[in-house]
Amino acid sequence: MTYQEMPAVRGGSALVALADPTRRALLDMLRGRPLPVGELARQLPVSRPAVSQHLKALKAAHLVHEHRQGTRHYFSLNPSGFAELRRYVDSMWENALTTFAAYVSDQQDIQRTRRRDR
Amino acid sequence: MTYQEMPAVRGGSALVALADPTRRALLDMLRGRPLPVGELARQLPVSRPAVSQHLKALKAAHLVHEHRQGTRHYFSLNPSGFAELRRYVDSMWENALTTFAAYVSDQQDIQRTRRRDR
DNA sequence: AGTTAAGGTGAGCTATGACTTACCAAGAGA
DNA sequence: TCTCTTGGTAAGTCATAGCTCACCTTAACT
Repeated sequence: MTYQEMPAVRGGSALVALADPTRRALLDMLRGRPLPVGELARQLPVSRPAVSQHLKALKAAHLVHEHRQGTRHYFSLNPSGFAELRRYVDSMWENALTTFAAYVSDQQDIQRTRRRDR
Repeated sequence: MTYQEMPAVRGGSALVALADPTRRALLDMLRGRPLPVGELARQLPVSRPAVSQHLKALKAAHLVHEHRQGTRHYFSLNPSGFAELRRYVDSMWENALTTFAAYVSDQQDIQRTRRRDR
């Protein structure tokens, strides 16, 4: 890697985390309320350890938050990871819009020139 | 996979695409203006075919847009992929905020109860 | 037509990431 | 204290994503 990653998304760990469908499913289950590991695992086609490992990744990416209550480990959505992602996606989106607009007006210039030359 | 992926992000291909650091670097290079494949490859530590393959993935995810001019293939940011991502991230972020708020007020209830019982 | 520039595709290699099984730790309750 | 529940960790397996090299196509220029 000779290029240093742009400011982008602090290491991109959130994006890496979101690339996995099982992890996205976990996040979707947590939309409503905090849920313990076992309950999450029960609704997924993978083993509990797998879920545990996924939650670890999501936590490292600041996408979920853990609070324990006895032996139960509850996980809930963590706004901070999503807030950061929002900033990244928004800025890319804005850049996309402006370069797209520039492209469109360039095309219009080309069309005009062609009509004139015909 | 017994669980069907939630509405989420139409197959999640954009998220998968964004998980790779080289692809994120490509997108960052395209923030300013459309660029041809060779120019992109020259600034990256990977071969031109690798860049070609990455661009293919980005295009499939509607994150870039291709327009050819002679033998040159120009790539530019495509707003549509980012717009879709924005919707997904925004909705997750909102859910995160509300469940977080609920969690905080629950904790306050618990604190109050403890104080009362002491 | 021959040649050069630009870029996509296919085959094969390798590293890594998602899974499983087996095991260990720690609260809760008898 | 014994045991049942809940969950994290380690080790090993397997599939796949990202890379390179070699090759083919197409447009531009002589």
